[in-house]
Amino acid sequence: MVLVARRYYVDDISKVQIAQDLGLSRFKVARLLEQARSTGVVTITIDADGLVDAELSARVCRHLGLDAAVVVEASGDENAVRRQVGEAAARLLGETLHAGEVLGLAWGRTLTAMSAAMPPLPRVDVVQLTGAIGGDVEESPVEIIRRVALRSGGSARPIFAPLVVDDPRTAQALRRQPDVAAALRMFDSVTTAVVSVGSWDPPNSQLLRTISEDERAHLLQVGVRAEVASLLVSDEGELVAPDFQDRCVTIGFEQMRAIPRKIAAAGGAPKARAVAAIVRAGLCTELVTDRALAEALLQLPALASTTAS
Amino acid sequence: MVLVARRYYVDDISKVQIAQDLGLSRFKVARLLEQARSTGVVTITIDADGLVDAELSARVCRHLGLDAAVVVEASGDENAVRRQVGEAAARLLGETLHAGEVLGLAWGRTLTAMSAAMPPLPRVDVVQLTGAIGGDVEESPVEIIRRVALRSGGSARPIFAPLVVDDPRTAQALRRQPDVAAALRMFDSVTTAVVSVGSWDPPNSQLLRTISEDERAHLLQVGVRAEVASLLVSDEGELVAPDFQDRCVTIGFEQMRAIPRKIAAAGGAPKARAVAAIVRAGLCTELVTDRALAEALLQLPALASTTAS
DNA sequence: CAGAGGAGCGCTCAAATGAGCAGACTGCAA
DNA sequence: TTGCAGTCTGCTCATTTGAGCGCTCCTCTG
Repeated sequence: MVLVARRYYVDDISKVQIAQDLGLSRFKVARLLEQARSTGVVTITIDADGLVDAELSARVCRHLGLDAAVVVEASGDENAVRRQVGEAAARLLGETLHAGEVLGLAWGRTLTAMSAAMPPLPRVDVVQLTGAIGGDVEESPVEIIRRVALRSGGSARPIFAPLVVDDPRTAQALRRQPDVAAALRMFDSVTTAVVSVGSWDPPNSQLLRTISEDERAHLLQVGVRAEVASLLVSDEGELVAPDFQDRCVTIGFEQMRAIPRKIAAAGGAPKARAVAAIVRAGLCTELVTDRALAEALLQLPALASTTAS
Repeated sequence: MVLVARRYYVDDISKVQIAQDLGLSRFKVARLLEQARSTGVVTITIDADGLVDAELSARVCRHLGLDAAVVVEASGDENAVRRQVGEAAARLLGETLHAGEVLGLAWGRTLTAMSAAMPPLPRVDVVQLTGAIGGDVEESPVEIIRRVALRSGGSARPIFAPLVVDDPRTAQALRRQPDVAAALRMFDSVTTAVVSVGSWDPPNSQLLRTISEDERAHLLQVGVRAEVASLLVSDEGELVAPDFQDRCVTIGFEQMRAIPRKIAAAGGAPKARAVAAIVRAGLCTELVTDRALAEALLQLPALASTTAS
């Protein structure tokens, strides 16, 4: 039975042929195969993960008024979803990036996944869009930059400074550091940025871990819905809490808006409002996401006239 | 593509039908399915584990001159093999045991696996063939007895005494304990025994852990190859180190030989010589094993004239 | 702009396959 | 032994499927 199953399903030999080879009737072979499937000896699994749903992608793209959208299937826990979305973003970069571009990268677990799955890229320079955060070296923004630059063969411009500091003066001093300043100067020439999206309500942002309970409550009250490269944005798509920005080593709001191509990578339905907010804010022109988030987005009011395009 | 794959492989709908339903040509459907298989969206796995190889079983049976043999496929690590062999032994008992029999059980990780997979049995009484051993309660002989008796609805006769003690007197005293003595008296009426096989060379026996380095070396020198229910047997199939038996609370050699049906459950090629030894010793009339051990056994000289039967 | 090259599509025809059926065999009881 | 029920086997016939071919459309290049 196993032999027959192997020949039929693995070697793709016809039942007639197998029957001849083994001296059985083709009916016997057919029945053995039926039995093999019904007893679980042969299992057929359909795994859609990582596949792009072109139709859904197009709908999300229209709904949010984006330049492009990629919606992939992803099942499993948060980590599995992040990995799928990250891989899709990596593929997207590999297919669309041109040599000579300047690639700006933020940070986040989705982008870590992306950097891990990055295919060889055309020669581009890579610059870190924010200061560093988080304890784990493997997940730091610097590591993301490093890995992507490795794949592209271009230069890597990391920022060895914390993302958030306690007071504006320290931040300003950091920005004047030669290495940091060099990175900041590159921001105006960034042609493509990839960012992940932090949601503040519901709370799902790595940034939240570095902020005190009091400040968090305050910021929420001011209307922070989403965060991209530590830029805090309200539902209306406006930058809120500019004083918080002053304490960050990061790209500026208008500077970010000016980047021609801004790819957001995010998965999971809870981030829907956050994604809508950053699109409205003009901080995202393309989206890489999973089915769950895509469908949640379609439930929200459209951000562009659906008649367009 | 996923939709098509699901309909075809899961719902067993013909390509023609799918094509009609979705408004595609049947060729398009066929190509989508090809693509689905080549891209890994559809995976077909063949898992032979647990299946009986009747032909190999018959050969082993003849080769060793047994009454019966069951050879199952088993892949994976030692634990997976033990589980498969244990399940096969459990199935065998379920199919062949008659109501009113007395079932004697030894101990071992394979038998623990067997007890865990035991199907409902005809009403039989279960008796422990050896004293208890090992620290883990879940793996103790008493637990094996308990679970099997639970499945059969008959009585369980455990032996609450250590398998090996330091001197013959203690062993003798233990054997006189009323509860222990009651179990020992049942040995003569055991109709079916199930044992696992310990190998001493190569060393692979749980019993070895309870024995001092010195004693182990001594016993190996005397020619111990295998162990069944703490009966030590040489390659020639003879009981060795009878003084060791005196220190054990266990069934006797001749008593064991007298049991009409003795099923050994063991897996893994390294135990081949041990199994051959206990068959030669007349301590095993049926064998449940995996392909690896079966094939290793066939490499050894035959124990019965192959012309017989 | 013309033409080469390649990918995708659907057709024909022959081969492969499944459904249903009738005969053969086995086990069991009378 | 006979008869019965259940299972297994291989048949016929209609349907499904795959191989190979030519067509069309698209893209790239000179």
